[in-house]
Amino acid sequence: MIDLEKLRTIYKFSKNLKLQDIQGLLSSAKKKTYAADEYMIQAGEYKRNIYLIRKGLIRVFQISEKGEEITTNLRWENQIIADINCILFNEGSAAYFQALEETEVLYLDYDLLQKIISENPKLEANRKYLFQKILKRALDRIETFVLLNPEERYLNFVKSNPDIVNRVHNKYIAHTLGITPVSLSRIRARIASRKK
Amino acid sequence: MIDLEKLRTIYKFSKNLKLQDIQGLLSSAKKKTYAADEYMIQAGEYKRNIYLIRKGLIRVFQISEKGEEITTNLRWENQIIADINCILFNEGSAAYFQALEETEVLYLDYDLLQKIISENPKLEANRKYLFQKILKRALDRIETFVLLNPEERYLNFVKSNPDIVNRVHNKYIAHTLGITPVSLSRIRARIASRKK
DNA sequence: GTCGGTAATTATCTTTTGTTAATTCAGCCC
DNA sequence: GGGCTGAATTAACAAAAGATAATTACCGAC
Repeated sequence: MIDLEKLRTIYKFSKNLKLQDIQGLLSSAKKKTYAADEYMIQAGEYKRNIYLIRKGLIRVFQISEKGEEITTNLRWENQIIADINCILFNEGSAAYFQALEETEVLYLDYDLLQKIISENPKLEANRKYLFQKILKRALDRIETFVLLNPEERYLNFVKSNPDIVNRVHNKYIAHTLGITPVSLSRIRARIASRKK
Repeated sequence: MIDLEKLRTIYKFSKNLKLQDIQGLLSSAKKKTYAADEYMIQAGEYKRNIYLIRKGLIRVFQISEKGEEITTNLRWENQIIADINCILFNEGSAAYFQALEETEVLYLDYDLLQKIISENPKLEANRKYLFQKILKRALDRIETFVLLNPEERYLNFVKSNPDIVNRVHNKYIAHTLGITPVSLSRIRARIASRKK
């Protein structure tokens, strides 16, 4: 029997695919749920999975030289998350991946995924499409660092992700913007005082 | 007769390819040379080419709201350069691509390239490989903005690209690091004074 | 509802950056 | 070589950010 939840999730992440195309994915994808605060991947681990987030929110962080947790990324529902270091370069994870809320994912081993994709050209087109989206997002993020100052980056973040701002602690958002939580707090105060 | 220059260049950008694999590329790739200060792409233009830089250096910049040229990228020999906006999203270029030195490139129309690749699985593997390298570089650059302060970013840049530092104006480097030229000058002075 | 722990804000101070302008430096053309 | 042009440095000041600590706000457990 077909797992409808899996089917729906895979459809969400695909484009122009028919049921017959995703049979292979459907049978190989596994479901998993992380409790709040639970770790998906720990630094040093070797998890070559691609995760499709169905629900919830993951933060990616590294430990700085001073022993501080620096959040580098936040990902949530309808986004893909994976440890690029591990998948593309066979290295242990450089970061921790932690669920901040109860988080449901569908995941696939990368190598198995590659094998399934290689057997179906329509999946190949889809892989390309997803890869392009990922690259585009990365390039856009680089531009925010080059072209915008901290306040503008925050406003840009709020505008692009209005639903996320109230879902995660500001200190996590601050670090992804390349600033300290204290500084973000001041920026917010500045913006608020300007509005009235 | 085979153009040996083209052949060498394509080999440099490939991995595990044999002569027979790159015949298609060889016949479609075009050579072009830009004089110093000449533009490869102007904002608004629509150039769907992939450029392989054989020699020289290109800077990518945008015009800020204040009318200032902000350099977002520098690329040089043995690197690929392309206008992602245009290629992946059919939009006009958001940036200017300017040669800072006499620059020789090999270029291919993206759609033609796709067609050639689709006819040879070994090229497909190569495309994947290049795409991964491009993504990796983008992700690494994001990390420098999140994890490093301006001074550390500059030191990291010098360490990673020692040969480039003396080849382009500091003001261009400064902007790619997300800081002003004046600030970079101070950072350099600080580093120098610390050394003695 | 109280307690305890953590996040967020605020305060204070230091350091750094942005901005603007003046000065020095370097390359290039004639 | 002298002069021109733009880059780099330096200066001076204002604004912002980092660091640290104190205070306040919030939330979950009991």
